Amino acid sequence: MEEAREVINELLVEIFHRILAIENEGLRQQGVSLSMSEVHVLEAISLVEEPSMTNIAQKIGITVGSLTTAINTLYQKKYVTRKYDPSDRRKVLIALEPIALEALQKHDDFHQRMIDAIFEDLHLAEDEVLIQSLKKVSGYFKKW
Amino acid sequence: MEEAREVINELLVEIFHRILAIENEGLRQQGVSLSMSEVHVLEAISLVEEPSMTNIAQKIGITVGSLTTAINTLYQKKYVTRKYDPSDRRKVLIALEPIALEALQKHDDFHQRMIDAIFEDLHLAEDEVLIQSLKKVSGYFKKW
DNA sequence: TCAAATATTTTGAACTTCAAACAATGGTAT
DNA sequence: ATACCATTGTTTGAAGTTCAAAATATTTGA
Repeated sequence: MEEAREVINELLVEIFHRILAIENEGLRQQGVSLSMSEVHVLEAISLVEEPSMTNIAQKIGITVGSLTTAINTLYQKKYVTRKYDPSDRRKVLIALEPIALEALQKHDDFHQRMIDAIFEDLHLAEDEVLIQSLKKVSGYFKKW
Repeated sequence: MEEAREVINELLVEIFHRILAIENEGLRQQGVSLSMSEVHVLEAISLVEEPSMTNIAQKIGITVGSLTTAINTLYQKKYVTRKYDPSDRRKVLIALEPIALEALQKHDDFHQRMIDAIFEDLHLAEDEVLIQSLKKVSGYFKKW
């Protein structure tokens, strides 16, 4: 049990930082001139049901004010457009431009390759215990 | 196999951000007036064999210039001291003050409690497959 | 209608980081 | 020794991220 704790702690502390760096690197290599946080915003826009500022900000976990500045630069870079919700004109709905979809696709591909590499290189077992445990941990943090 | 990939991808994408937020929150609650990045610097100092600027920066993955500014504020806050290596006066060796050790202890305690909660709440098995797999993934990213 | 609630933007500040320029010390080759 | 290059750190200027608080616009409900 002690060992399992140590390993998980290590994952939490060190590996996550490493992964962020890897992701940033991956973006640069693919000629995507966006930061990880910007990609994160685009990702949230594509995932959220109704892409209003509040919904997107909540999905990411930042304030709406912070999101506004992020969207401002993404708008300048032509990655997103704004329009007002006709049924509630207080709301601003964000839409992804084609170039944004391309960037997301590239990012997804990178992720896929990274995960493929992990599985191939490590010969990870298709083990029920592993999968179930990871699902538990994942679900746990989602609801924290 | 497909499911395992999805779960790992999810861990990488979403949970990571959540954990960072949780850690920041944990610090505030314990009355530690340091940011996560500052704690990260202190952690690196305590872990690295020879706490020179270059070694610490490398451990964290930032430039030495960035580390200098971080150390400047930690020095002002009395968390660290600087001294020159007598055998190579180009080197600056950083030492932790008692208050820094306290802060690290609090942070470790928080981590421990978080991990305890995970194990208790999720009834994670002390399973060899899980532990070995996590160790593999952890080691894999360390060397990426 | 008018006040309260909701949605977003603006502004000012703090923090993190980098790259490039600069300074000092150490090592090496002639 | 001297000259030069490499190593180690610091400073500086700029960019990016984030927040809180104030301001603006719209909707809703009494």
